[in-house]
Amino acid sequence: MNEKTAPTMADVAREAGVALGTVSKVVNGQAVGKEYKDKVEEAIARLGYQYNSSGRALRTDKTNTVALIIPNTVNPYFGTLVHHINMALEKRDYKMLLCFTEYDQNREMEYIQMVRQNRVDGIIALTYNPDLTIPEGIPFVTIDRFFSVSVPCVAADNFGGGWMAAYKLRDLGCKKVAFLRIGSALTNEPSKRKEGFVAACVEMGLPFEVMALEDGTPFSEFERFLAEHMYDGKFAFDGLFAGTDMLAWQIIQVLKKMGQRVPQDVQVIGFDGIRMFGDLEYIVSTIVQPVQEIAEACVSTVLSKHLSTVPSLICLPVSYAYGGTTRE
Amino acid sequence: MNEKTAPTMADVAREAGVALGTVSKVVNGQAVGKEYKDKVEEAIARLGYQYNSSGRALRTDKTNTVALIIPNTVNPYFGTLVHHINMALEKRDYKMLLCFTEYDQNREMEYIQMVRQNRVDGIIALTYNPDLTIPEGIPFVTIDRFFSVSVPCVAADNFGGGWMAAYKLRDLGCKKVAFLRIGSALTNEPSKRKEGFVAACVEMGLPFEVMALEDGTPFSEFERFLAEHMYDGKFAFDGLFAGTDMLAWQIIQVLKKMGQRVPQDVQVIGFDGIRMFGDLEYIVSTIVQPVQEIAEACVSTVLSKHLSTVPSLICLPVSYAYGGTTRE
DNA sequence: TTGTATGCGTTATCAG
DNA sequence: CTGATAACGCATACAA
Repeated sequence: MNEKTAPTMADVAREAGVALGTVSKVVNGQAVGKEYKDKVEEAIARLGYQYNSSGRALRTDKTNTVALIIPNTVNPYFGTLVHHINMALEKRDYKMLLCFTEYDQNREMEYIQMVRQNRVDGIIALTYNPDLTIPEGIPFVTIDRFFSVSVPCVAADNFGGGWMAAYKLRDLGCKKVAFLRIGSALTNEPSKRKEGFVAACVEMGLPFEVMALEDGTPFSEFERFLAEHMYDGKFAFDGLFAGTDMLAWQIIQVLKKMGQRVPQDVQVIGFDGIRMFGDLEYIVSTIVQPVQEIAEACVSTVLSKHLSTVPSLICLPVSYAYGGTTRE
Repeated sequence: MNEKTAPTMADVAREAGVALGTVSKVVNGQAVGKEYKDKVEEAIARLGYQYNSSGRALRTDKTNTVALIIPNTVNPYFGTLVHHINMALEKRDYKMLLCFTEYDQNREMEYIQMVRQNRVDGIIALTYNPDLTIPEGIPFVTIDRFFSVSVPCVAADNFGGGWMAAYKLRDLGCKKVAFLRIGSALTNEPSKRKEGFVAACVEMGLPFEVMALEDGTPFSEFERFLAEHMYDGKFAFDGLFAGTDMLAWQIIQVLKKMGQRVPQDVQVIGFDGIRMFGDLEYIVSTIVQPVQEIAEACVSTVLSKHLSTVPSLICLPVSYAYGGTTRE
């Protein structure tokens, strides 16, 4: 009869000689007479039955899907984040609906449509769009970006990380340091990296400078900044803290071109904890984000039954890792 | 009445004062009287209606979803692949169901269940599992892995890439070269990299050796191989071709530890085309895979109406890119 | 052309 | 504890 269409509960019921409702109960693990249960399970095995998630979703108004809105998966930090979030979701029998913004606000708008069409049970977003409209009635969690007290934000301890970087550089012998950053102007969580760094420098009485560029500023501005701080072939700083590992990496390329040795002449610490190929050495000395914990926190928060009782900021501890661009 | 539940077509129909079927037609872009169409679109806007994809899927038996089975998204090559595949799917209004195998065969089995539950319209798989059971009746496309003539395989021109690497090394002055590889024993597409390399070496009369390790062999085997080919501080090869960029990178670390300078003493070419942070410099000189074209080919193939008329092997051209580990 | 009615696969209610 | 039946939101065949 049904050659190409997958078997349904009705097929199973017929095959097992029981009622449709009984099959449903067995599938959903509800109490059912042992004899019936056996018959049903046998029929399921015989037919190779798999429940239809569309039917279930339609009926229960629950898709077991969470949308993840993130710039891309090309940047290795995002790649690992996506990976751990998907694993955390899968553990709970949830699926992930991946939405790449590519830093494009129009794309973000389209996605909130798509997300509503798919009736996702929750949204996890890592976005820099200052005026993203959050769809009502869907549990929403952000990463590294504070919206309001009603929207939980999961983030690494950025302030503590900046602090840690400053102390680390001092402990490693640096006498004059600088913080370099490129990023959106709005005060999001990552901007606390600077604040922590500055606070620690002030506390230690360590001379420092700050070079913060707006998003979109060409990288050559950094080159100019670095070049301007060269005096007779000697660089004004012996320690740098970059807002991200990527920036640290780029800065180091410039420093080398300028004849500076890393870490002998100038030590550099980044932020994120990127490893080569995801699991080899750290590409630079860095403050590493607890990606797996962040992923786990996002998922458990967005799926928590009572989102209102959840803290509005979940701050996870960071750690320092040696990556060849500091002494040690 | 309906406070928290999303508006349905019936709501729109009532609001617009038309019949349910008319709304459906408007939503699906079918011909409808202009007057009606306007009324419906107005009502849709007023209510903020978005179609329910579960309902549609249930009715049409089409989920507009394609499963992507891939080891992870932590390795940057996989990360870019996932990215481009999702973009190619999105362009066609398809969603992606991401399945990370983590190189675990049990996980793969679970996924084929999940994939059937979700009634995906197609599957794209990058897997090394030799006896993966392909679910019947679902369009299936593999990447870099030949199953049978009935399963289309999309791959870079691995043979040509190996060939190209050999010629490149010769042109750059190498006198004795070697191919290094670690990977699954089964003859998949990537193993053609060796064949192309060997064929070119033979053709050119260029002395060469091959060091191919089975999956799971500890990396230290390579170190041993390299160490064994050191004669009085001089390395036996002046050119190496590694099966992947990752292996090339690891090999280079070892070479440096052994006091060899790259590229002055020994030049190294990898395979894949990994860039730092996805879009900066290539991390090694490499044969780059056309990732975007591969993604596009996978998607258009898996969604093609007549899968039977599709070629069973789609081979995409590679190119050479300088990445600092060769002269030039 | 527009409206109506049916069924997709599932869960839940309710009567046996 | 089981079995029949309605309803979820949508697309479509068919009737008007």
